[in-house]
Amino acid sequence: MVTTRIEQYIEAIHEIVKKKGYARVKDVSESVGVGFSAVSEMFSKLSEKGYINYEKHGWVTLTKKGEKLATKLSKRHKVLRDFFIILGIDEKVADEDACEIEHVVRKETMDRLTKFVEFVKSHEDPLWLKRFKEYYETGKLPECPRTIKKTKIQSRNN
Amino acid sequence: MVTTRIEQYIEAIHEIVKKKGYARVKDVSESVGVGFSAVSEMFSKLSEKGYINYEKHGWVTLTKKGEKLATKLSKRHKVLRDFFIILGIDEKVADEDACEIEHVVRKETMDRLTKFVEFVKSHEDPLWLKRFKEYYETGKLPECPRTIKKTKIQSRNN
DNA sequence: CCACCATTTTTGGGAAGCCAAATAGTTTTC
DNA sequence: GAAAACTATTTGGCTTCCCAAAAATGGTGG
Repeated sequence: MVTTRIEQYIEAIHEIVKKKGYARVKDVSESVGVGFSAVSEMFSKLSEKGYINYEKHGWVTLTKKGEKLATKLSKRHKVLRDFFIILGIDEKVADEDACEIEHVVRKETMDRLTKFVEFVKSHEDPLWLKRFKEYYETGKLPECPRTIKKTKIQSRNN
Repeated sequence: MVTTRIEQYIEAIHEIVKKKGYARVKDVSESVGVGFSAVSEMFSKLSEKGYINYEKHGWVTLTKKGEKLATKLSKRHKVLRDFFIILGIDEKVADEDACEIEHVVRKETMDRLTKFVEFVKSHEDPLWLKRFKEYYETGKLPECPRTIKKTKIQSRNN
């Protein structure tokens, strides 16, 4: 079973290795926010499950299997984060929520969301999104341009 | 601490009470997918925490506090589900994902998402959404109507 | 009214994670 | 090259949630 917790450790290791070339108990302890003993135990478990290269007192790196999982999570994180930012959510909150959701969301949903983010990003500053943000701020629904006349829009704006 | 598990039990009780007027160990056991003993223990805990009205061997209902939590979760569930369905995700998957995400997502994110769903629903069949679905199916980005001429759109469609 | 059956609770024990303290292994310093 | 300082592992024990089996409860038919 790949628990959320296992995924969180894998992500932490991935980030640390990206920066330093290897991860150690102390690094992961700080990153995940648990004590050394918890990390040490988890290293044994992750090693048994084939996610990390680990020998006692040694430097830790991800195996191919660990790398694959880390890459998947990283992609999910980015898409979720980008999506939330598109909606206008604060970056910090977007990040935190992405961090949680990436572990529970189904592949099918991620596929849609990925395409959605691509779609939105391919148009710079879409009108409908501007309208949504206006709605979010003011609570007022801008009328749909397809159902109203130009003069009406202008009179509303003046 | 309100764990995900506690929330899942509360939701199950809420649904059952809505149908039968009260919930019993057996009902919740089936709904949550755990044995009787787990439910019985959880009933004690939920009662201690003030979420349910419970006496041994009796009918269970939610307290005001439990009701409030259940209502929050139910609203979140609906918004998440609706949002996923808007994106074109299968109803069953939308439901499953909503079930997971509702326990971990932050209030701020839910507020945005709620408004977003309202926004989309207030326009029937928005053009941009039709374009997204086209993009999802075909992988082709329809050009933005603001940057191209009408004749160009027509010629593309013929 | 009482025995039976369904339901619920209790009991004993397990897995996953965590911590603090004790121990052990490295590295650095002098 | 040994003591000191740092880092990692082990150990014992905790919490939350679970299960299976045993014990208790309560409603119902005879």
